[in-house]
Amino acid sequence: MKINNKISNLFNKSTLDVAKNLLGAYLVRSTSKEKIIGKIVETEAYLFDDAASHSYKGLSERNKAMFDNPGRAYVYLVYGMYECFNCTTNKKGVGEAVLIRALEPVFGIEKMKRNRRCDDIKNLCSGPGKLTSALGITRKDNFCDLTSAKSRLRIEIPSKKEKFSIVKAKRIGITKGVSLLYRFYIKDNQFVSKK
DNA sequence: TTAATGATGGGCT
DNA sequence: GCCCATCATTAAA
Repeated sequence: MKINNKISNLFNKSTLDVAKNLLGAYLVRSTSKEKIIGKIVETEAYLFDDAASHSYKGLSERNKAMFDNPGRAYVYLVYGMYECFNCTTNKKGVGEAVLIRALEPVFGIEKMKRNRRCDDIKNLCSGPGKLTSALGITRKDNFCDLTSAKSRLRIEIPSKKEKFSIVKAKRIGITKGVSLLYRFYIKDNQFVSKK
């Protein structure tokens, strides 16, 4: 797998474009001991003027990573038990991000199974709280630079481009902005959280 | 098969 | 005190 040297240009675009362009990219967790990789198959966009977005009411202690440079991690705790992983987008100060909702397990699958205490490969990363558990992503990864090859958590673009259709749909688990089609997933991929 | 529910804690009013 | 960008378990059908 080759790193695209234009990775830094992946995130400084409109958030809806980034949400689509992240499909097919690889999320890589690497430490000295282990490497875990998943292919991004489902995303959701959260915009600054979007009532469902954490940034809607402006900067706060929790959401300040959303206002940082594009290409950073924004990780938060939801429902008291699960971490959600986002990539920051657009420009510094705007306050937008893309939630990663599902991965297709690619590498380190045995480690994912232990982390999740689950044997069913289709259940390992098919949800935002599941994939962070599978990869060991926590709020300690907040602000992590996803564009650096040295980071413990990063995004990589495969050198050969994969062909797939993108489905546009309503977001899941929100009570505001429910009609917006800000969720994207790879058509017919069996690892998305929900059709 | 789908639907309802409990777990659990931080953010915000 | 209420509201969550969720998930596993249990119950119902």
